[in-house]
Amino acid sequence: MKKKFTEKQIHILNVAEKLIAKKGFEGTSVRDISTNANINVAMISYYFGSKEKMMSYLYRYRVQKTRESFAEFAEIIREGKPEMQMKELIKYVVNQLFKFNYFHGFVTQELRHTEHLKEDLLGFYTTFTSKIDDVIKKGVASGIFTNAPKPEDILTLIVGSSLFVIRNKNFYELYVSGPEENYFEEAEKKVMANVLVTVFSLLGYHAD
Amino acid sequence: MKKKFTEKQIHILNVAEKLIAKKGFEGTSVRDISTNANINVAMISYYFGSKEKMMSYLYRYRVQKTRESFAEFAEIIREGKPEMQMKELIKYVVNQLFKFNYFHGFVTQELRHTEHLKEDLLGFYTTFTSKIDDVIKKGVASGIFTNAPKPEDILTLIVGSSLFVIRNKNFYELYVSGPEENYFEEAEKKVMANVLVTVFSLLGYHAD
Amino acid sequence: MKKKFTEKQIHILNVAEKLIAKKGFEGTSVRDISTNANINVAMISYYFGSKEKMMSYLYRYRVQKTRESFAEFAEIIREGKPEMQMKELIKYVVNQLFKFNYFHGFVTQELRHTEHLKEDLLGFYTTFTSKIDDVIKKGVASGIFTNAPKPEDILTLIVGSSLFVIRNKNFYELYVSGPEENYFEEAEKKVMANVLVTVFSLLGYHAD
Amino acid sequence: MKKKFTEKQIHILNVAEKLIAKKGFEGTSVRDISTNANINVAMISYYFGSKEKMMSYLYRYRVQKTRESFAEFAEIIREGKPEMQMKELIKYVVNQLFKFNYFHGFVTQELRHTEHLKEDLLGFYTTFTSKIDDVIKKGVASGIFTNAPKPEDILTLIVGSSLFVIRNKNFYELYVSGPEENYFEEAEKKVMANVLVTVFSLLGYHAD
DNA sequence: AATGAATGAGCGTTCATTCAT
DNA sequence: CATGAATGAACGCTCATTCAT
Repeated sequence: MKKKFTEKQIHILNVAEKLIAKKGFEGTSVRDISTNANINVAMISYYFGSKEKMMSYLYRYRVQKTRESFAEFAEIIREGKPEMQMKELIKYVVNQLFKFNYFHGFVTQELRHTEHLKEDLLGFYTTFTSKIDDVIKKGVASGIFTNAPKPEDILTLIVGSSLFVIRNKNFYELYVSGPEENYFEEAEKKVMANVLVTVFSLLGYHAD
Repeated sequence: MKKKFTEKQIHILNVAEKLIAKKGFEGTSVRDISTNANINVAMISYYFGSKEKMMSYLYRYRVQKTRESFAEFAEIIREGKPEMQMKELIKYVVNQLFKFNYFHGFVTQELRHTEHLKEDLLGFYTTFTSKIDDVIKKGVASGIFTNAPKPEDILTLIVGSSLFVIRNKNFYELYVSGPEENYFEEAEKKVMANVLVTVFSLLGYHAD
Repeated sequence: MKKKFTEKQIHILNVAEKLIAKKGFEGTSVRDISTNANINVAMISYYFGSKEKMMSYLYRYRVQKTRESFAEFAEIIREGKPEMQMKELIKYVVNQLFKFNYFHGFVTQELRHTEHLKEDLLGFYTTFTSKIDDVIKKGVASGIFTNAPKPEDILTLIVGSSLFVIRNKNFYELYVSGPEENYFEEAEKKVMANVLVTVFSLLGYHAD
Repeated sequence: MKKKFTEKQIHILNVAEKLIAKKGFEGTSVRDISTNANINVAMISYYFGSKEKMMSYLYRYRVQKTRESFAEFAEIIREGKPEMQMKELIKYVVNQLFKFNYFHGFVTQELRHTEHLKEDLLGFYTTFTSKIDDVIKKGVASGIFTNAPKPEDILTLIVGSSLFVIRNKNFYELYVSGPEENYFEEAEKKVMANVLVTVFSLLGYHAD
C-alpha cells in the first residue's frame, strides 16, 4: 500500500490499465504494453518484477486512489441531510465507475490466480455499504425515509446498473440520445437518474 | 444461426464453454480443450476453422438456446395478469443469468474483433425489453401499476444486479447466510427478492 | 532406460551431444541445436519436454549404449588368460573414451542440477572396476601377477590419463607425431601404450 | 601477464572464481557476481571490458600465481636427490590440483573463443614436464632409476588421475574412508599414494 | 571514477495452426 | 474423415552491456 511509484512507472501502469481493460490480461502482451508506452520490453520485468506483479501493483494503485478519493468525499458530505447525503453518495460512486470503468472492467474478470487482491476492492465496497447504512438509519430515524432497504442491495443496484450500462453500450445506446461518441456521458446521466429514482423509491422518500 | 452442429462438435463446444468460463478465452488453450474433450488437438481448427471462430459458434449456440428457451417461456405466460407476468419475467431472467453466469461472464469481456457477435445478445435484450414494455403498458392501462418506468432501465436493473452479485461473490457473500458452497443458490434468492421489490416499487404496485 | 527413440530424435540427440560437448550445456541454445539439426526450435520441447529433459535422455541414451557394449565385450573375453583379459579391458575402455570423448567431456562438468544422473555412469565405472578386480585376483592366484593394486586406482589411471589427453590436445600434441588432424588417433595409440605399460608394471607382470 | 589489478578488481576476480567454479561460466551471471561482491552490476564491464574478458584476466591471474608458486618451489628442491625431487614434484602438483580444482574444472571446458588462453596452462605443463624430464635423466644417470618413461606420460598420469578423482567424487568416494565432507582431503591422500607408487614403479626405483 | 537506469538481443517454452498421410 | 507430426510466431523473462550523470 505504501509503495511509491516513479512517473515512468505510473505511465506504464496507465498504459497497461487501458490495454488490459480492452483486451484482458492474457490478451495483453508485455510487448503490447511496452510498444504503447514507448519503453523497452524488459522494463516491465525490470520495474515490477513480472507481468503478474505489475498487475498487482496496478490493481492496488487504482484501488488505493479510489479509497483515498472516497475518504475525502465522505468528509465533505458529513454534515448534510440524509436525502442529500444519499444523493451525493450515489452520484459519487456512479461517477467513479464511469471514470474508471476500464479498471472495474478487468478487476472482476481477470484476476483469477490472485484472488486475494480482491480484498482491496472488497474493502472499498464494504466501506461504501457501511456509509449507505448510516445514511439510511439516520433518514429512517428522522422519518424522512419510510423504508429501510438492505444497504448491500442498494450498492448492488447502483454498481450493477452502472457497470451493465458501461459494458453493454450497444444495447443501452438504443435508448440514449445524442451522437455515439457522447454515449458514456449521456448514459451516465440516464443511469444516474434511474438509480436515484429507484433508490429513493425504495427508501419511501417523498420530497415536500 | 442456420449452422447445424454434429454431436462431436456440440461436445467440444460444451467442454470449451466450461473451460473458457473458468479460465477465460486466452487462458484456455486448444490443447486444454482437446485434452478435456478427448479429441485431437487439430480438431478445433478442423471443425471450426480456428479457435476464434469456435468461440463465435459457441456464442451463437448459447444465445440461440437462450432465445429459444425464452420464446417458449413467453408463450407460457402470455395469458396471465401483468403483475404475474412481470414477476415471472424477472424470475426467468435472473434464473437464466445464474444458470449461465460463466457464459455471460466472458461474453462482455473476452470477445474482441468480433464485435458483431454482440448483436445476438442485443437481440435477446431488446426482445426482453420489449416484453417488459408490453407488460408495463398493460399494467398501467389496467391501473394495477401506477408508474411507467422505462423498460430498458428495468432490464438494466435486473441484469446489472444479478451479474454484479455473480461476479462479486466475495462481497455479497458477507450478507448471505449458509455455507460458502451454496453461495450462488442463496445469492440468487436474495438478489431475486431485492430485484422484485425494487421493480414493483418502481411500478408503484400495491398488492390488495 | 527402456525408452525408445525415433530416428529423428536420435538425430537431434547426436547433434545436441556434439554441441554440448563443445560449448557446454548452458552455452548451447536450443536454437543452436535446432539449426544444426535442421529442425524447428519447438521440436526440442515437443520431443523431449524441455531442454533439461533432453539432456537426461541424451545422457541415459549414451550410457545405456556404453553399458550394453561393455556387456557384449565382457562376454567375449570371459575365457581368456588374465594378462590377455587385462590388456583387452584397457584397450576397450580407452577406445570407448576416445570414441565418445565429447560425451564424457560434458558428463562430469555440466550435469549440475541433475546429480542423480551420474548414477548411471557410476554403475558403469563400478562394473568395470569389479571386472578389473576379478582379473587381478585371477592373475595373482595363478602367479602371473605378483602385485595386487587396487582396482579403483587402476581405473582412475586409465580413465584419468585418457581424458586428460583428450582434453589437453594442445599440450599432448607436442609429443605426438603426424599431422594435427590425426591427433586423436595418434594420441590414443600413445596413451594406450603408456597405460598398458603402467598397469602391467603395477601388476608386476613379466612376459616370458 | 603484465596487467596489474587494483584491490577491488582482485576482490571481484576472487568472487567470480568461486561462483564460476560452482555454477560454470554460463551458469554464473554478472548479477550473481556483482551481488556477491557487493558492487554495481555495471562494474564488470567497466573494469574488465566484458564478462568474457574478465574470464581471461581471471584465468591469467590464476595461472600466473601458479607459475610463480612453482618457480619458488622448483628453487627449493633444486639441490635434492632425484627420488626426493620426483616425490616432491608429484606432491606439489597433486596438491595444487586439489587446491584449485574448481579452477581446473572449468579451464578445459568452459573457455570458448579464447583458445589462446590455454597457452598459459600449456606453459605451466611444459615447464613441469621439462622439470620431470630433468629429474628422470638425473636419476637414470645416477642409476637410481632403471627405466626412463616419457615425462609427458608421467604428467598425464599424475594430472589425469588427480582430476579424475576430483571430478568423479561419487565413484571414488566408494573407496575412500571417512565422512563425506572430508572426501577431497582423503581422496588426495589416496590418489597421491597411488600416483607415487605408479610413477616409481615405472621408474624402476627400488628403495634400499 | 563510479553508478543506477535502461537497452536490445537472446533465452526456453507454448501457442494456434497446417501439413502429410 | 481424421490424425499425429511438425511449424513459425509469439510469449514472458533474463542476459551482458551501455548510457547519462
